[in-house]
Amino acid sequence: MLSREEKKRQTRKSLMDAALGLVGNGDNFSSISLREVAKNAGVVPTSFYRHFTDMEELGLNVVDDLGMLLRKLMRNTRQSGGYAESLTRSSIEVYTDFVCQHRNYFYFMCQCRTGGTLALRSAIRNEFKYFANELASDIRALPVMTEIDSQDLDMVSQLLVEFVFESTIDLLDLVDTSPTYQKEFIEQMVKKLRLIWLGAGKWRS
Amino acid sequence: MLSREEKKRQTRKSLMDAALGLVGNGDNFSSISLREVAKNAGVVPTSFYRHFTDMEELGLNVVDDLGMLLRKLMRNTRQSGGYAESLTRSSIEVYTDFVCQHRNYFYFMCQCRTGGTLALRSAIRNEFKYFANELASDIRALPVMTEIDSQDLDMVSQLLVEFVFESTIDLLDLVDTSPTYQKEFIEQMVKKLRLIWLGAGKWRS
DNA sequence: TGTACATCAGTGAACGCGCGTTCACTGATGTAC
DNA sequence: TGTACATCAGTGAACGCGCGTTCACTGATGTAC
Repeated sequence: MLSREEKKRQTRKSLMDAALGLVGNGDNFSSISLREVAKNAGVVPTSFYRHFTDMEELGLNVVDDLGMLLRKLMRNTRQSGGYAESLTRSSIEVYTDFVCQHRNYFYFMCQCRTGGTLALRSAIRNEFKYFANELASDIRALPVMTEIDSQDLDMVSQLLVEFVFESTIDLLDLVDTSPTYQKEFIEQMVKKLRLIWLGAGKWRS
Repeated sequence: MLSREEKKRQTRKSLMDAALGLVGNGDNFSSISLREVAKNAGVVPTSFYRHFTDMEELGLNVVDDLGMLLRKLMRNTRQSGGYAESLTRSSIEVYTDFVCQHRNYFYFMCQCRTGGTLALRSAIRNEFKYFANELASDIRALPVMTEIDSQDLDMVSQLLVEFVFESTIDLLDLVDTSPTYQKEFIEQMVKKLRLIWLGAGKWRS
């Protein structure tokens, strides 16, 4: 027998998964109804309020969960070593695999980054900031980055994070509509990242 | 007395403006109702159907209109001359000014790029493609770009366009919430673009 | 260990409301002769 | 130029539906003694 607390945790997860499922199905998060989410989670609409005050709060929790998970994943990848060249490729491969395996999450993130409430947009911006900070501290030690000051290192990290995220929606649409071009698209991403690295290597603060 | 055709054109514009106004007010395009749009345009809901079959079609028309306008603006700016260095700065200044003066349009574009229907996302992707192509043909002649082949020139142009667009939502939110930091943010954009240019200058195909 | 009570996740009925879409209409503008 | 008719942008009533939120409730789990 599950404890009351454990059962609650499960229902909460069902609600979040139901919302993400609807997003993955083509709905926009901002036009999903609480009732539909509850229905897909196998629970009565009023139950929703035992877990979240409204859909925005649910969304903020999704951002938190995914942000945590993703930061851990990317840190591990980067810290498994390698130089800029191979680091770029392995990071992108790990990232794109993760995106494809969590399509619903990333459709949600892409939507909310630009189309969520102000609170949601801010939450995602914050995740980006954490993300870029961790990236900056991981690449600081690389040989290419010795000529660059701390502020400009942050700038480079931000640029890398922004670029990767901007590409995510196109990646997702490609995966849905033409998997054949997906590999090619990823190669283009790697190329663009290399160009940024090249610029960073030549940058003098 | 206005002709029937002219009056229809005006109502059509009212409907598009009403939708954009709601987006600029914080609503998400995908959750705006046809009735609300009609009301704000000063017209009865059923009139909407004289102009568009649904909200998606209205959206596609907004994308077209803005795309056309913006491409013309940026081409003119680039063709008014200058080298890479000053071109970057003037382009960004013209772009950010334009964004600030058409906030509603750009909130709409940012939202739909990631959160519109598949048709809307594709339409915006196409605008990006046109935009990047025009940029490529404008920068081809620059001295920094002599060592780069046509395919990689396209790649650089795409990267520039993607980066600028990705920054737009942050710019808009800054304008709304803290205009003081706006100038600083734009400086950061210029810096990041310069870094990309630097990378492009060193790139060997 | 057994009992009596408290907690609280989930229920189900009910509410008023705005939604998209249909339909037959009106009356000003446009056209043919 | 004047008349008779066609067009068609905009109207207004009506429809059934799903929405968010309220409320009093149930009954299994948890706790105190």
